[in-house]
Amino acid sequence: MTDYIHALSIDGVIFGFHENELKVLLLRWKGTDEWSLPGGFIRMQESVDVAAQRVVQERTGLTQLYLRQFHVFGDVNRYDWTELQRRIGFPHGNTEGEWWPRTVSIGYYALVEHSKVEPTPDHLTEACAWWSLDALPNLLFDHNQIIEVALQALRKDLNEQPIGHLLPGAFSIPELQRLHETILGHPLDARNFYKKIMASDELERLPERRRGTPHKAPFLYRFRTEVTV
Amino acid sequence: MTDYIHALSIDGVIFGFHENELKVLLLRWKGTDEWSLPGGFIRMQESVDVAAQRVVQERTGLTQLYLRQFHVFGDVNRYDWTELQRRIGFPHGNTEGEWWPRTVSIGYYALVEHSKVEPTPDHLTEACAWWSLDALPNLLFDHNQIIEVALQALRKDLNEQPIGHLLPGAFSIPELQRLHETILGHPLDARNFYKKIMASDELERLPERRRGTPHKAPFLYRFRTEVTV
DNA sequence: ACAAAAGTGTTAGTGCTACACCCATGA
DNA sequence: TCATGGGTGTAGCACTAACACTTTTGT
Repeated sequence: MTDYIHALSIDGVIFGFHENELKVLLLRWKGTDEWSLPGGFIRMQESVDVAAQRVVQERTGLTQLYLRQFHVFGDVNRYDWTELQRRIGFPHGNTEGEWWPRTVSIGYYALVEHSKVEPTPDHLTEACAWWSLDALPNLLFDHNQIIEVALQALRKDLNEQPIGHLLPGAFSIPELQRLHETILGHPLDARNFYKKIMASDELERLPERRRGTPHKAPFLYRFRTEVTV
Repeated sequence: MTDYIHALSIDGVIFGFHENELKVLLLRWKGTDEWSLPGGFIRMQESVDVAAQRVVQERTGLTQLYLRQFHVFGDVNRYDWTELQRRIGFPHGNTEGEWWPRTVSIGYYALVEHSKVEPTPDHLTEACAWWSLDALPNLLFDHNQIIEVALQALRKDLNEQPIGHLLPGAFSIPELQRLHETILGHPLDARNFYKKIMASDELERLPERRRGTPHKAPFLYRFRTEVTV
């Protein structure tokens, strides 16, 4: 721990999209039923952005990431230490070097392709799983609030550009529409959505259509622009 | 220094508006001609937002502040240590406790009323003064870049709501327009500006007009909403 | 044939842009 | 009276929102 920056951590809100639901990747702490966001500390010789990539990479197995710094959570009393100790037994400011009396956290959100993720717990946790945003448990620390702020940031970004990083490389327009509807939390008009997406000139139609649905086969598209870090 | 969070600092971009120019408040380091942004560290029992308020308060004397966290600067090599040592003689990672081998900085910008500021240097500096954004010197650290990012964030925020915190309590519409033009960096149409501002319903016209100008006396306005922290 | 989803155009409204003239005031 | 800036309306354009029918496909 001595080669990490003390009192400063990363919290990663990893968004996925599956079965028309927006999900986040959570960790269950060893020997408990308590869940939290993935997170980590920053190495002394590591940029904060790189640390965030590492955190998300280690939990998902993914290397190419769409990752955005969205807020710093710096209140003195971000959460109740007594409650935390009761829930996961972590003493306040213990000397093991893993824990600190007060931590400032930099929030990053990642958009990942749900099916490509291999959820992997870290050394403090024993399960890593997707949770629907609509049915989150009461998380450790202030992580419910962090997710809320991340979602607001994601919605704001969505208004500036269509976002497809949560979908597989090839997707239909209605699938993209359902993703946007789920993020924004309200339905969109299919014709208007189609026009707006096409006007953005970010998509290109692929030669094949999606087969195997019991209905009309939709065209498939992909984003012209590639994944950013 | 031991009761401060190590390796994490605040950098404050304090914007003012004077003589139709956007200014930032800078500090000159003792015994040098080198300038930097005001900044500071976070106390162990102090929220990050409060630390940012303190930093800005100490340099300006103002208590009611419009303050926005806009970005975290977390690269390992944010600036050249050799150059820094040459310019202000600060050794890399000295033991005085004032300096650290690597610092992550949280950027805040403040909008203040130029005339109310009493520029005050801190214990490392011997001058505190306004500099026009158009004629900044080569600043210490990565502070030129931080100002650039702050300006971008300010411009973005300006598109969401009219901002008047840089002006005195009572101002004319043309004065507000010149402020917006200066921030955005391009001229605005007076009629369109007037309509948009009025449509926002944020301003109320005061009973008096501005007197003493050699021309038509403009109406004075103020914002309905009050200063936020 | 039927059920379900895909694909697509038109119209109205709203907000942004461009543009010009008269008014008030101090010098 | 003149020079300077203040104050204001209208018309086109672009983007957004509302709305329904035909096509395709598997069952």
